[in-house]
Amino acid sequence: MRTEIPPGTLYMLILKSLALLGAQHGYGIALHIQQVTGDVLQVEEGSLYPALQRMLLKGWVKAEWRQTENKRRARYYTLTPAGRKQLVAEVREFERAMAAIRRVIQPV
Amino acid sequence: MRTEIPPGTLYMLILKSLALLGAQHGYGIALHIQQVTGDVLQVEEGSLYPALQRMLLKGWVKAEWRQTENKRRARYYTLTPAGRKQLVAEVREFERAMAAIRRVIQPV
DNA sequence: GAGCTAACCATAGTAAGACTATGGTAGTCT
DNA sequence: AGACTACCATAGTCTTACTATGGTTAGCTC
Repeated sequence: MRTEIPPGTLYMLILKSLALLGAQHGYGIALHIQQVTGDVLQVEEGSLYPALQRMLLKGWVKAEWRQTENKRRARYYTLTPAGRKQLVAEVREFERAMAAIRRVIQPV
Repeated sequence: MRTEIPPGTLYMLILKSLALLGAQHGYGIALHIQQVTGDVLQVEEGSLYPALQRMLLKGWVKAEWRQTENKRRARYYTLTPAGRKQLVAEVREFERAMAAIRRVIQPV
């Protein structure tokens, strides 16, 4: 049983994946998220590629067409400095929000 | 500096508030969330009331017009059994998703 | 070489949800 | 009278994650 990506967290997941993996193509990012979470989170292609486009526009990543090891053409994404800053900000905001939510739902 | 309600968590916050407070009106729910989180989370009225309407339709809560202590008219919401089940399910799904996300963003 | 699968990319269209903006009623206090 | 607080509600906007769809190409099997 898998879980949909919680709205508002996709950018953070992608940014963190790129921070870890370095230059990586969309498919690789999706695989990484799926594997790390043990198939709990699965990013659909229809979510991922539009998100990457938006991130390009925002200047958080840059892209470059290259060959994969399998000789396929793929678009490799890399974090920009703005993307790194965004990642830090998103994680901080996320932790802050989660701590607050926990204060509400913690009382059994 | 306040944080917007993370999308997808509002139902859970409302359900939990009602579980704690018993019958309560919208304004009281909003106040409770704001106070418990130390003003980190603030539910806007334009989010809260539509959410309550949807929850009525889903059968998670029932509503009743009553007088407040201040002699104002207010709509008091109460959890239904379906609402209690929904709360449990939402909390479980939330924890599951958060654990997965943490697995992605944890690696420093 | 035909057909299949996996590895890749992309867009259009839909639905959901949280917001801003707006507007209303009715007590209480000055 | 006016202002403020306590309450409710809706319309409209924006963002985002999804489904559905469609495409290309490498490598494998038959």
